[in-house]
Amino acid sequence: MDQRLSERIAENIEEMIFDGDFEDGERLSEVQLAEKLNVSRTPLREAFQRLSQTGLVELVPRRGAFVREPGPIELSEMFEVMSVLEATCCELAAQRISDEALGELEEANQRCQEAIDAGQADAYYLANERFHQIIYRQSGNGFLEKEALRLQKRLRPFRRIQLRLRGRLQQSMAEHRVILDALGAAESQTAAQAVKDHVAIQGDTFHALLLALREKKSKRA
Amino acid sequence: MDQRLSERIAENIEEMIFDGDFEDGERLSEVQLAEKLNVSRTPLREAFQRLSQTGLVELVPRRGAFVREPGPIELSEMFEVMSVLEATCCELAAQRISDEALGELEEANQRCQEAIDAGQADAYYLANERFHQIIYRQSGNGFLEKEALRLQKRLRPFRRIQLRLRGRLQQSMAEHRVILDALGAAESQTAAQAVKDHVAIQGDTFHALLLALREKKSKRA
DNA sequence: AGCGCATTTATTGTATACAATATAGTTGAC
DNA sequence: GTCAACTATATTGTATACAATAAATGCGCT
Repeated sequence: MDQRLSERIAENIEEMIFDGDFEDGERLSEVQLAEKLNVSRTPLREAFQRLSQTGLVELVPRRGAFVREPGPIELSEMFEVMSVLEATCCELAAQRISDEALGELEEANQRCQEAIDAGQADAYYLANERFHQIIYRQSGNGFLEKEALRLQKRLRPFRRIQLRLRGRLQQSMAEHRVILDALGAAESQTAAQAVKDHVAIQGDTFHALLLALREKKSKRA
Repeated sequence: MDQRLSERIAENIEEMIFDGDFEDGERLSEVQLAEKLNVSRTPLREAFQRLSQTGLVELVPRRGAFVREPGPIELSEMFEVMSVLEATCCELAAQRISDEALGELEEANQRCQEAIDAGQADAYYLANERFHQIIYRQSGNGFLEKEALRLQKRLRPFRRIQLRLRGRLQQSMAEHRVILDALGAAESQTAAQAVKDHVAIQGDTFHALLLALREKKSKRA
């Protein structure tokens, strides 16, 4: 009864992929999935079309939909683009950020620290996303914001696992501090570079990514 | 019989939108379009899902699909992002471009000049796209290349109309020359900045964009 | 006449039925 | 015994049928 059924299905499958419920390259049987999700093939196929645009599944004519996990190379490429988008957001934000938004940033950053102190990985993860999202918003460029959010979402599962790296959290907090100070001082170039490095480092750590991929695999039980 | 039917339909509608066949905000009747394209509603709706991801149409639950033309503000935002992506491509390309690719760039540029001399707007348009696409490719970042191509395609109709601006073509050629020289000298920062300005200028000329939008409208008969 | 409500109509959302094709299994020949 | 071709089966692609909801129209009331 809801048009968003296909959207909900898409998000559902997305989550399943992120959770590692499927093998890379695995074929998603329409009848099987439709039965599992209690829907007919029609909205399911519409969801596939969405997912194919996102790049999460590949649609092969007459063969079906195949899940498409990015390999380490593609992942580092994506992080490189992410770092550029975020740096641009930051550069623009530095020139126009409001005191109110700066306060929100400080608050989000504080939440990050609290989460670390409490050892709550998920809470840190959420607060960190919020921190970055405030910067996207403050860029003042709505299209840029949307694109950044899109990539952030796509890279979510990989950032998540990477946070477990030893010492990464405290290092990340130090980087946040640099970003915050540069934004407060309206030093756009400094702020942009700080964000760029902050994000790019995640894509540069190949070993961690490979490890992450392997963990995802093993999680599949 | 081809799975790509929904893809073909999507491209078809895309072209119609680019050609200005629809009013901004116009509802796309499923039955009407299905009849016009000689297909059933099923693959048509799948095409809608694709187009909604691209941002060309907005899907409102229980209401239908509405064409969504970007206004001048969103357009300038998109061009701003495009300039960043292209600049990144160029910066990366400067560090690793092959002599062969440099030759191709020179050739594409020459085609641009020939098209101008012959007064062939379409030929220039194609050669210019090729020029930029070579740079995307030479970035060595496949994901970045895909994203750049995506935005290039989305902005195509607006660049096209803008090329008619008096003196823009010769100015564009001069900018190409700067880019080429910087790439050849492996001066990545110079090259990147040149591309950034080269692209950004298209988004900065508000008057031209508004004019472009109006021309699209009037073209609709 | 204008407004509000009910009924009708049109349109979208979903499921099922049918068609076409790819895959797998089986049989036969070499 | 292996390979190839044919048949059977399963799966995708498309169309149509049905259900649910929103828009439109007409009627009655104030």
